[in-house]
Amino acid sequence: MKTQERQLVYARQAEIIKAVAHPLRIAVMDFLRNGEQCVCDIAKYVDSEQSNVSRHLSLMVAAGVLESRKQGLKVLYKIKTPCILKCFHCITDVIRTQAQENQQLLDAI
Amino acid sequence: MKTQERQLVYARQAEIIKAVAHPLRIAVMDFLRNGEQCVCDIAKYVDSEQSNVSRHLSLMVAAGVLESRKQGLKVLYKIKTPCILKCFHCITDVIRTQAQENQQLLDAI
DNA sequence: CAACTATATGACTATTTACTCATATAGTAA
DNA sequence: TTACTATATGAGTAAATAGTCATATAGTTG
Repeated sequence: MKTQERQLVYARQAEIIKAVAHPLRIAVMDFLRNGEQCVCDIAKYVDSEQSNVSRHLSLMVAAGVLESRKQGLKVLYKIKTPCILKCFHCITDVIRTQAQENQQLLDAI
Repeated sequence: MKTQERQLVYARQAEIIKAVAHPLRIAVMDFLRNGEQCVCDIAKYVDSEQSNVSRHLSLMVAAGVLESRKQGLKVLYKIKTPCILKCFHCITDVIRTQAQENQQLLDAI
């Protein structure tokens, strides 16, 4: 792969990663793990203002991470490409590994 | 898991994800995939100013994604928890899936 | 020692992000 | 029709982020 091509890939990867690089948006991903939900229920789960949640959701749709459909008054959001969920397993692995290192350090004192 | 515990996890996950949610930092991770490198070589690879690269590297160390050691004049950086690299496979999967959908759309026109 | 190299950081600016409040819009129901 | 519900969005603010340039610091080499 050439330098320019690589940079294109890095940019697109960053777009997607940025779309989930926020506690509230991670909470959304976690909540949508089991299927689509409306904004009001998402807002309850993440415990934030409806307008704020709506903006975060729009951002995630723009990045291609979520998709939405209208059903009556409600708008239902769901994860567009569920393989992204594996990413969170990896991150959890990182946290677990680091926690274990910390534990070893603690034990050593 | 309780609400409060969940939010702690989301916050820590976000810290780590944010640390790689930037094209330059993704380039760094890609470059360090095969082992530790000094700042000057990283800067060449990512094609950015030394001072800027240094700041990005510090940020990644602070988030626990990289670690560094000094060797003579140079400071060598490496990936602290290589399991984070799997995350990029997942993201690439997402991009590939989305590209295939686009292709199907194109073909249908 | 002086000159040099590699890295980090202070100070600054520009941009982006997150959030809030108020309001607009679209659909529902009486 | 009016009242209501769910969502999106304009306008504004505060804070965080990314970048630059100049300079400080630490180690190396002659």
